Order: sequence, then structure tokens, then C-alpha cells
Amino acid sequence: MGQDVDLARSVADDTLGRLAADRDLLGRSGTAQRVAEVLRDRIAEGALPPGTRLSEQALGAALGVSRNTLREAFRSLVDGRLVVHEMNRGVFVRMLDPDDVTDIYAVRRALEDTGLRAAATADPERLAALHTAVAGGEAAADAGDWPEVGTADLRFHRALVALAGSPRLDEYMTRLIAELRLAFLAMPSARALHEPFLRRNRRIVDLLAAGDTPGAALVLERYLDDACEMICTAMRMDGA
Amino acid sequence: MGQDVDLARSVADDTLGRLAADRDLLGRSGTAQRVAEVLRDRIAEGALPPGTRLSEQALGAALGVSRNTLREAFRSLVDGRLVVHEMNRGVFVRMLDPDDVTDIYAVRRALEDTGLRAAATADPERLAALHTAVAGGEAAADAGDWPEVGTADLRFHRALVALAGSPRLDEYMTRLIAELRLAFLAMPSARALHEPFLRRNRRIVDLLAAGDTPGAALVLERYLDDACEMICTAMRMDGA
DNA sequence: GCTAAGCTATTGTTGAACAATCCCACAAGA
DNA sequence: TCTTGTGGGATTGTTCAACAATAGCTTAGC
Repeated sequence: MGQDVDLARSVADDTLGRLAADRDLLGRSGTAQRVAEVLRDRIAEGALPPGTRLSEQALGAALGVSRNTLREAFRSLVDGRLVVHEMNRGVFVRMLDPDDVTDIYAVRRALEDTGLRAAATADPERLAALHTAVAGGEAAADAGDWPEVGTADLRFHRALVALAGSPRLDEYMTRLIAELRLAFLAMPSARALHEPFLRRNRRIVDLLAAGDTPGAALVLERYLDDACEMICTAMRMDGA
Repeated sequence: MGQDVDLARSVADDTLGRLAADRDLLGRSGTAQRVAEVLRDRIAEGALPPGTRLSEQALGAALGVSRNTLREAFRSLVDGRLVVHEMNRGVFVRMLDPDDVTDIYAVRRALEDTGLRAAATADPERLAALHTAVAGGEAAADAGDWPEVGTADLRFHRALVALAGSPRLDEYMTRLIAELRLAFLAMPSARALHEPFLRRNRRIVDLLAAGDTPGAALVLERYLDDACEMICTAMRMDGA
């Protein structure tokens, strides 16, 4: 090839940088990590309900991986609180109790408040993501797709945290939401769970757009209180 | 043993409850988890400096565990960000850059602010822990034990987060501190790192005791800004 | 009905094996 | 001189088979 030009000098300065950023997106993951992701998905969608025992032999055979690899995947799930490991008994899909839910919502309050307080100085692109998520939730509600309303709701609140611009806060919120989905599974109706909160999300973005951060914080506070109580009472009824 | 009395009725009501809470502290852990804890300690104290490669064979032989068990332990460390896993290359003790430190301090701000805001309604026992930690730091400074000043400082700020009364927030703060220790290792002098902040911690508890939460928040804010910048500049000098 | 002993299935952990990959040194070519 | 193949060696990724330890069930005995 006669075109022996220097790549590093021939392209725009940040091209190589962007390529480097894409490096970790490319394959390069390893079986254990992929197994962990599969199990995370199955747990989130309820295919592996809370309390389910994750037999090493059965799961290993089903996924076509060895027990050792599976056990590596389990470690990640344990750290994400999606699964509990009882010594010499195995791992089980986590069962949340009302105390867990209350604590999860306490953390949500801390995280989402942080995002809210950063709204004034936040990247406009991130503020736009809020609108997109709310609009998506409303569209899904119109279509009657209540599970999608649920994920749009969570996307909105994740976008709220993202206003802070902190990768670690983002990641923690993601993990928290994965855990929270365990509680959602206990709810009988996705519609009853998510419909009442559509309007509040809309109100939060509107108040934010109007520059009324304290007002938005107030609505958010009530949102979280009510959602927490709704789930907790449902769990108590289910448990009794 | 003739004393066949019913244990559950012979002791104060919450004794068994407390014992149950201690259950997970003793034994019952498994080799992989213990290995992970050992490695966490060694990394925190700098025996395994950032950038060190954690060879499976060498570490396995040194600790007397198999490669499989070691790899399980590595998963936990990866999730805790103490270590990075590069596919087909192995795991290395994490090297933080200034962006990481800045983000860690952003999260600290969110978490410790949350604790601070809960101070008014917090458990008195938890408020007492604040005083204990500050006093411990001052005593260590008088004794010239600067590493101990550092751990007392972190204990104080963990106690600050604990005011919120959230187990998940506590755990996250613990993990964050473990990560932050990686940055502390880059500092040449433990004294230079911790001494300037002793007075501020004292001031925070005093303001809190006086009921001046906003004042305490302001001091905390400056504390975190200054500490972050101090570490970041040190890292930049070290890297250049 | 309750306790105790024994059986069975599962987990905890190890060691060995093999393929895949990376790193390094070295040679060949522009 | 700088870049580009090319082995070779070491390390990781993953599996498999084995054995000890444990939990839970079953059965026998009272």
C-alpha cells in the first residue's frame, strides 16, 4: 500500500482518543462476565424470581459453562446484591423485605437530590435527556405498555442522577435500580405501580425548566415517599 | 450439662438479635472471600502498590489457594474498583488519575452532605461517634502517629455518612474510602495530607453541636474541595 | 411426636489439562 | 534506522474430574 502516511498525524486530533474510548465496548469480556450479565437480565425480568435457588450444576449445564466459571459470575451478582450466598447452601435470588426497600429509597433520595441540585449548572444535553425520558413514559402509557412505562420511569430518574455528571454516582444508581427491580417483581400490577407517577415526573421537568429547583425537590421527595410506601405495603400484604 | 434452660427466654430480648447480626462476621465466609479481604488490606496499606500485577500463579502459591479460588476473589476486587482486569493480561492494582479523585470527592460531597442534613434528627449515639473520631484524630496527632490520623479522619467522615442511618450508604462510603486509599498512597507524606484537616473536622462537630448545619456544610464543602485539589496536584506532579 | 443416626445431593476447593492470547526477542525487509 | 513478520515462552481463560465438608432428608428407635 503506497499510502504510508502517519496515522497519528493524518487524522483529526481526537480520533485516536475516541477509538481508545471504544476499546472497552468491543467484545473483550470473558465468559464469566457475560454469564453474570445474562443472569442479571433474567433476574430483572422475573424469569428467576426472588427465592429461586441457583443450582451450580443445573445452571452450568443450561448455560454451557463450567461450575468454576459460574461461581465467578456469582461473585459479581453477590456484590450487586441481586443474589445472596449462603455458605454450603448455594446462591439464591435475593428476597427484599420492606426495610430494604425503605433503605433503597433513602439512597435514591440522596442520589436524585444530588442530581437535582446540579440541574442549574448541568450540561444541556443531560437536561434534554430528562425530557426525552418523560416523553417516552407518556407515549408508552398512551400505548398501554406499562412495563415500558416502568423502564422509562427508571430511565428518567437515572437521567436525574446523571445531571451531577459523576460516573460513580451513575453506576451506583444503575446498580440500585437493578436491586429495586427485585421489589417491583413483588407488585401485582405494573400499571398500578407506575401510572400514578407519570404526572409527577412531568411536573419535575417543568419545574426544573422554570428554574424552580426547590419546587422540583419537593415533588421528588413526595414521589419517593409515596412510591416507597406503596411498595412496602404491597410487600407486607403479600408476605402476610 | 444439667442447665437445660431455654436460651431464648433466659437472656434479654435483643441479645439473640445482636448475636444474629454478628453471625456473618465470624467464620462462615469461604476461602475466596477471605482472600479478597486479605488482598484488600494489602492494597490499602500499600504493600501491593498501584500498577502491581497480581499474578495468579505467584499469588496462589503465596496464599496457598488454587487459581480458581483466587480468580473468584479477584471478581470482588474488580467490583470494588481496587483492581482492574485486562482480558488475557491479568489483574493489576488500580492506578487512579486526577479525574478519578475528582469524581470520588464529588461522591463524598453527596454522601456526606446527606449525613449532615440528617444530623438534626440523628441517633445521639451516632453523633457521639463523631466526637470520638475527632478526638481520636487529635490524640493521634499529638502522638505524631500520622497514619492513624488518616484513619481517624476517614472514620470521622464515615461516621458523618452514618448519621443518615442507611446501611447502603454506609457500605458505599466504606467502598469509596477503600478506593480513595489508592490515591492516598500517591501522597509523599501522611502528615501533609491529614494535618491541615484536623481543625476542620473539629469545627464541623462544633458547628453541628451548636445546631448550625449550614455552617458545618460550608466547612465540609471547603474541606472536600481543598483535599481533592491537594491530592490532584500531588498526582500531577508525580505523574510528570 | 420427637430425637438421633445415616444417606444423598450439593457445595467448597483443589489440581491438572489444554487452547487462546499476549509479550518479547530476533530476524528480514524498506 | 525504522518498521514489519515470526517464533517461543509465559500467562490467562476455561473446563473437567476428584474429594472433603456440609445441609437436608429419611429412617429407625423410643
